[in-house]
Amino acid sequence: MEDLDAQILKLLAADGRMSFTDLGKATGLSTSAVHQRVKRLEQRGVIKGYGASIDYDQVGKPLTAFISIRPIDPSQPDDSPERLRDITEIESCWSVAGDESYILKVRVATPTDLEDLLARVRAAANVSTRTTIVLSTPYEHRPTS
Amino acid sequence: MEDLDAQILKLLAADGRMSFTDLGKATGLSTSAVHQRVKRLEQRGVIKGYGASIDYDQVGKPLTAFISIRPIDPSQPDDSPERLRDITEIESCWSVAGDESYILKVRVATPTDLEDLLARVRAAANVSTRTTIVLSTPYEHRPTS
DNA sequence: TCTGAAATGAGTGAACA
DNA sequence: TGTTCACTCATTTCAGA
Repeated sequence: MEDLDAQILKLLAADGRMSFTDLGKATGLSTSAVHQRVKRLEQRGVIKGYGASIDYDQVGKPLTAFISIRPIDPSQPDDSPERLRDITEIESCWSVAGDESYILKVRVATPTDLEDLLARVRAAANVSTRTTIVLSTPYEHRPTS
Repeated sequence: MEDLDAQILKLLAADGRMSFTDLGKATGLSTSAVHQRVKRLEQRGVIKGYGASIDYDQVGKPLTAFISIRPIDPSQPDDSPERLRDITEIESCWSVAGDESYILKVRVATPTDLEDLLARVRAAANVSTRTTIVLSTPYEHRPTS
């Protein structure tokens, strides 16, 4: 990882739609040079993708929660992420060390929807759940230098 | 929230660099029409921004963790998010219901860096911490339909 | 790996339905 | 809100250093 690539990554993490022209101005490179570097970073998978961050309060999904799950039968192989992949309310899934095996981040419209979602998670992965409701999000997705 | 706006948001959440031309083809609108809608969604704050998602394993920050914090002195007003804002290793901060008051998502290079970070978090916000290490990330940042 | 030039394609704004 | 058109600017490729 070079210094120039690190600069480009930070700029793109902060503004994923920044143009190659502007990236060039910010880094002192020509448009073509940044273009080549960005394409290479994409091919190597250093840049995994681009996204828009949405205000879910404004689109009818104001309720965010973390669901920690733990297998009911620890003797079985744990393929929870695959079993849960089709549940579209799950935005992220992290495998973690500690009392629980995975943490899910989910987004729903209402408490009733959350109750329904929990039932589907338990049934699909044969797990017990512990849910933490998000009250507000002071900040999120900050570029970690 | 209209159907067309919802489509656009989903497409942009999945690919934040998709061109207005392609968005138009996908939604059946003209380039200008999507352009107008996207600008309006940005102005209203429905689209909060755009970002690149980085593979931090490849840029020397392979260690991700969740830190749950709780005030040591509950009689004091809790402005932890402001006190912690300048710690750049913190990628996200959620206010939550439950035993703890906030959950932080952090990214560092090594366990020693995590130890150091925990000390800084405790000192800056006068909190106790509970840390959960992320072992792997099966998926993350999925567009929640 | 970079630059600069040239071609293609996208972003942007105005006039209008 | 939508479309089309005309203009500007960005993206992409390539030759050369």
